[in-house]
Amino acid sequence: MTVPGKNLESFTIGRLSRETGCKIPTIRYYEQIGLLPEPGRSAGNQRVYGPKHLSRLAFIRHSRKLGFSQAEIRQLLNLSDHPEQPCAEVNAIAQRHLDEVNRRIERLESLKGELERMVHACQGGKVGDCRVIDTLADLAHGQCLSPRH
Amino acid sequence: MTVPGKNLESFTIGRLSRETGCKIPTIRYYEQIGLLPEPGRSAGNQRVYGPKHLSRLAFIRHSRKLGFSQAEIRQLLNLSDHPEQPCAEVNAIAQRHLDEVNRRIERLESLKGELERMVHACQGGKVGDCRVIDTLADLAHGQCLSPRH
DNA sequence: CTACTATCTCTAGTAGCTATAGCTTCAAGA
DNA sequence: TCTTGAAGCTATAGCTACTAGAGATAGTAG
Repeated sequence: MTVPGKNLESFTIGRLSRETGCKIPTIRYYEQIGLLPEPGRSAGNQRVYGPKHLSRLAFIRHSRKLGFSQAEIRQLLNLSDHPEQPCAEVNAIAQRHLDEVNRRIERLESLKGELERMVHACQGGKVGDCRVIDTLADLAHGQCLSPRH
Repeated sequence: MTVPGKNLESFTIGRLSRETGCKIPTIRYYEQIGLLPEPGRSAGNQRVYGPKHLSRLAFIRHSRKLGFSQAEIRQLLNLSDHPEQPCAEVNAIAQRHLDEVNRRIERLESLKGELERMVHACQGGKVGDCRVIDTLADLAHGQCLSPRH
């Protein structure tokens, strides 16, 4: 039997923050946008969390660290709430994300190339002769990539 | 002699947009944040641009495509306005940016690794057994990288 | 009971734009 | 000259994913 009226595993937002490494305002923000369910409240109106909140927040944080967007995380959370369904969709989201990461890497590699050419071309004289400034000023040089990195 | 009262090379925001590939609201936005100087106005209050605006906007666009931030671009524009000064600072900005790009590539590569492991571990059953969901739910698995990509 | 810390709500700010509403101006054709 | 349609104007709000601050209240240790 557990102590009546008191949840064995319940804690404040501060402890949730410490355990997940997620800042307090961010936790409240996740609640606000509906990623985290609203927790119970103490008599004095303070949030009271349980283990389910902890694991859900952990899921969210890990997903964010892997670069999934809020929208993707919403889908993934939805799917993880329905363990009976086939996981093809989960995999599709992850695969799409992986593809996107690969595209970003490609873009950054080509960016890196252009930046290196630019930096190496500069001989360290006056700004007036600087190849970096020259290259940047060159509109026609614009077969470089889209602004998304 | 040029025609008095009429600039030989002056054009509207629409043409500036077409020539630089920069959208009209973006041009106005650059003006608002002080990256582009305020142009003259026609009798009917429409913006009138000249070649200097064109080259400055080209500079900005190219820099953005290379991933420089507004703050960096501001510095670069400042420097390019003073061609007598040594270009060490220009080079330093570019080099710092290149370093940052390299760091981003590293982070993305390691992200890619984790995503690939995750995707490959999934055998395509039910969500309940899905390794992708499992991996995401695992907080302790959190030696992965910072949320910045 | 008094400090002190933790938490509360609400608002506004960040970067780098993009979109919308409702208006005015300009250029070309009839 | 009139009309029509495209292009331009301002102002405001929205996007992502948070972060920071003000000012008030709650909880806790001594």
